[in-house]
Amino acid sequence: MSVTIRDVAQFCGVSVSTVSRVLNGYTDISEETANKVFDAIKKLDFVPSNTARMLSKKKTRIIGLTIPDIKDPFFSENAAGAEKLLQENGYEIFYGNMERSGEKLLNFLQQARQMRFEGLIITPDEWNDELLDTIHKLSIPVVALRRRPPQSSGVPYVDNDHYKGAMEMMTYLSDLGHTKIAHIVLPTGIGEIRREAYRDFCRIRGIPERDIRIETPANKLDQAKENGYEAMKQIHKQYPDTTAVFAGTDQLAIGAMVYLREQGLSVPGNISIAGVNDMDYASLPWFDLTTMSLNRTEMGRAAAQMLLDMIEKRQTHPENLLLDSSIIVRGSTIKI
Amino acid sequence: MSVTIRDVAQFCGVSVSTVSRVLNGYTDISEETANKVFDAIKKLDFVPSNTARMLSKKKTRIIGLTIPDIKDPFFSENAAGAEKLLQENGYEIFYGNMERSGEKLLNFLQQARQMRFEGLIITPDEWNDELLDTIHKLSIPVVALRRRPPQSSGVPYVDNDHYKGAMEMMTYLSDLGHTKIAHIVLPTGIGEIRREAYRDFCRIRGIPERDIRIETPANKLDQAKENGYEAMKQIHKQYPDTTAVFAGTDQLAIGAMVYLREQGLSVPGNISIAGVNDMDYASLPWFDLTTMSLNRTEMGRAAAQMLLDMIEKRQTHPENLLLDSSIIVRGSTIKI
DNA sequence: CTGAAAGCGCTTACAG
DNA sequence: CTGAAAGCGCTTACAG
Repeated sequence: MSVTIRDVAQFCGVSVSTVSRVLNGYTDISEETANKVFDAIKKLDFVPSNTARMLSKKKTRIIGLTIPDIKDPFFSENAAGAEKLLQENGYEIFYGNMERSGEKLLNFLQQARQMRFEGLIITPDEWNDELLDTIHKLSIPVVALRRRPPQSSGVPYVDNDHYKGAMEMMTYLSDLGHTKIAHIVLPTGIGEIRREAYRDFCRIRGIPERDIRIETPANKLDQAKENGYEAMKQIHKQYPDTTAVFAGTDQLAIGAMVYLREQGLSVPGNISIAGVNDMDYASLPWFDLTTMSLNRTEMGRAAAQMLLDMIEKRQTHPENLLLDSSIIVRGSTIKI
Repeated sequence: MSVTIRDVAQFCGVSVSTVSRVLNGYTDISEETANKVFDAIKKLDFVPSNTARMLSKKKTRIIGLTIPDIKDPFFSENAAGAEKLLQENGYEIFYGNMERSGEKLLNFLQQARQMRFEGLIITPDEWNDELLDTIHKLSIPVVALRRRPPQSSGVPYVDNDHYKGAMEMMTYLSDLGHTKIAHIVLPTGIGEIRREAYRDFCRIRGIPERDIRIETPANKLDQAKENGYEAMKQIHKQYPDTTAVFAGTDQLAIGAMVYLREQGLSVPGNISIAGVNDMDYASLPWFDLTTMSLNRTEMGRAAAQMLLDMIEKRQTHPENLLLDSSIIVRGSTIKI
């Protein structure tokens, strides 16, 4: 069907090895031969088969990158950061859409073996034994991104320092003079870390703890909106003197705002609200939401760098990385 | 390094061909042998190399799918629809992030050749000769998704029927009693189609044409917001008696709302606004935006189906497909 | 500077 | 029901 290296060789009367050498940029080749070969490649419109090359080189230069949920608005930034660095280093990325399913992840890992990926960046929602087992069997470098595997697993990770970030946000609110600060918990592992920071902060400062957790997993805006709404309602009922709310995400914050709007309460007039994520709509004048930026592109890049170190420098146990976030102050929070 | 089919064969004392046969589910194999082989596979933890298999089969079962912009919130739905159908049919998807760059697309097509993809679903922002040329050289089935290639190219496409959709929206607004309807043009090919429908509608009904086009390409909310804002300002200045605005997208509609809010004008009290896309935030009570749903998952699926027909049924010239959209009526539009 | 040969890990007619 | 052999399209020591 398509043109092979043998066709090129025959066309210019040299051996297949010679063509292969010019293809791979070897320098010990007479200019004349090289030019003949290049011409032939052009004329025959020859494109070498990666499949064949992979097989003989026993290298695929493919990295698998897991997408937790293809609708996740953050994965894109992570991916962009990772992709850039990886491509600069000659690797291609094979994306796998997990749709929040552990089974799909297992399938992807299986695929990674079949396709002989050389490394993996994954973002699993849960770390069970089967997953960890499969990862070990893979025997290729794996880095966790935005998730923290159990210490014992030996899988290194890159994540934001959610604890520190939450502490900073609480400090910011507290510095504004707020002492009755409620917290809407994001019902995920990350959310739990933020809640811990929240609680620690309250204890240290001796201010009351008012954290509300609504159970539904809430990734999409409409679900999170409901959760934020319900949480805000509870806060309003149970702790009517609350002056500030630290919501686990912008989505939850917006949900809370929906409730307050319904009640005729103003933000920040009656209550200050802060979120996390810096969603694109957070800056709209209706919300003007104080929030945190998570530097996701940088995270993706850092994960890719870690993986490259593991692959190329054979560094088997790189240190986990926790990146800083930064507060973005807008109008939804004011001094009390 | 890793265990090969030869190891498995030796382990159970049969030939490589036999192992290969059980691997491929041939039935003319004694149960005993088959079981021996399966056991060995388990014990040795053997996973066949896809690379080798691809090479000998001369089939990769890989479909390339282009992501126009990894931050594009729609691609995800398209992709989800395509991925599902393709995987059901035994194909894997290789995603390529184009970042709105024509050069990257060309690179991806090159990669597609090297990797011997068997089909391609692409969403290019522009159809130039170089692109079309490259596509033809590829000599594998290609389907355009959400973009319409020139007739002469012979590349079939799947898209929404933007013309019809815009007509329906205009009809809806008109049926509400509006006769002074402005249009904010989305500055892309799709936007031009909507504008055409808008103009045709105005002419047919004999109502004035008031379309405003702001040049900046506006994919992200913050850019589109600016554009919508500016366009609304112009509309307000030039056509102060306008009672309804049909914005080319929800993002533009929100931008328009920002302007109106600034001017102390109410939606829909002073002016009705409709968008297109049904973004997740369109339903928030601050906007409560009437809009159109574009059935993107279905589109992705349809594109995949078309591609499968081309690959497997050797149908070289499938008919282009235009899918319907549906209006979602909310509170931002009212009778006049 | 170049070629012949073996090999990468599979699949698949071809025999038996 | 099973094996030996050739082939997929490259790469890479090994000679010369």
